[in-house]
Amino acid sequence: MGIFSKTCEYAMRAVFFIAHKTAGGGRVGIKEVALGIDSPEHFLAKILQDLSRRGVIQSAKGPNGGFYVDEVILNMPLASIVEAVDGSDIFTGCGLGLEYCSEENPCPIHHEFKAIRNQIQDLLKTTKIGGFNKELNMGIAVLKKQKNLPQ
Amino acid sequence: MGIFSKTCEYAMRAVFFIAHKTAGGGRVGIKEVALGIDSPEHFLAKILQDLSRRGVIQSAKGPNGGFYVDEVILNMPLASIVEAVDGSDIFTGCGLGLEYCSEENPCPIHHEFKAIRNQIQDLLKTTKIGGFNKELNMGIAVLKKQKNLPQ
DNA sequence: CTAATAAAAGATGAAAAGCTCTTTTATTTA
DNA sequence: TAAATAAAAGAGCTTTTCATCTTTTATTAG
Repeated sequence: MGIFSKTCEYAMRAVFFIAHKTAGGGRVGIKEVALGIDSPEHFLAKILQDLSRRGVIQSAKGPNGGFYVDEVILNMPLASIVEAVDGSDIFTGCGLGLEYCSEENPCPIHHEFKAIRNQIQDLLKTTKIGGFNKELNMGIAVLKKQKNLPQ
Repeated sequence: MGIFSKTCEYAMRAVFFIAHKTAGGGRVGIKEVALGIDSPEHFLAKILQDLSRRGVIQSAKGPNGGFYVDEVILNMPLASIVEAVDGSDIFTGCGLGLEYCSEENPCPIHHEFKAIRNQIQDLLKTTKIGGFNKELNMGIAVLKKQKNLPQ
């Protein structure tokens, strides 16, 4: 796996997709999201239910229902998604997995690793969920596994 | 989990420990390594067997046997351990898990994420396996989960 | 108020990661 | 050459992650 869990990767791509589709109003259904980010529908449904419970996206049942975001969510940082799915270990954890690694009690790569952690934190906290809508509209950013998949 | 798999965290700590103990000659047994880095012995044995097969550490059977490293290994980069255990995804993978993410076909966080990946790569390629022996000897760096565990 | 819609919830299953225990093989030294 | 030592290999178990399918609940439009 990469830096984030697969579940978290799906979550980020889905939230970007939902933000992109519903920033101007409306809702988008799970089928369309799954198709739009090229992910397994039922698995993604579970992830989105969880994100909805945690307030990272919004949802409505019934006809015309679906997932959507409001202005508040558009301005939330990417970190909200990552924390909801993977927890905050990525912001605070030791590179060698030592629970008690700290400034006073550092692991060998503590200081170098802290710099990396901080950079990740910076990316996740300063980037807003709604920050990619322009690129996505213009088609110069992509959310699917492969380029030029149908739909 | 963190940036690296748990297996990889054990591997790095174990190799640091072995490097520290055997840089001046001699071998160190699996029991001592497991105790020294506070890890499950039998599981660590599997990891070290694999690292040995891949040339990241050396081993000898029988009395006075154990794991050890030579000068060549002491000068190998941390990246050798990470690649042997987790593969090279961490150096090249997309932040959102997209297989075809690239400069021409970027995911939304492609450029920011590339900077992070490069910093990780820089840490892992410029840091040498034997680079922590002084700190470890002086006791100002630590490899155990908790401070002040016996042995 | 009923039928259709769409998310929520529940139950279950497959695969990978993490971990343990036992047996075998190689080496050494006495 | 026999006994002791220590890694290597094999088999199997547990937990977590990833994934699917089915049923239920809420909402809305007609």
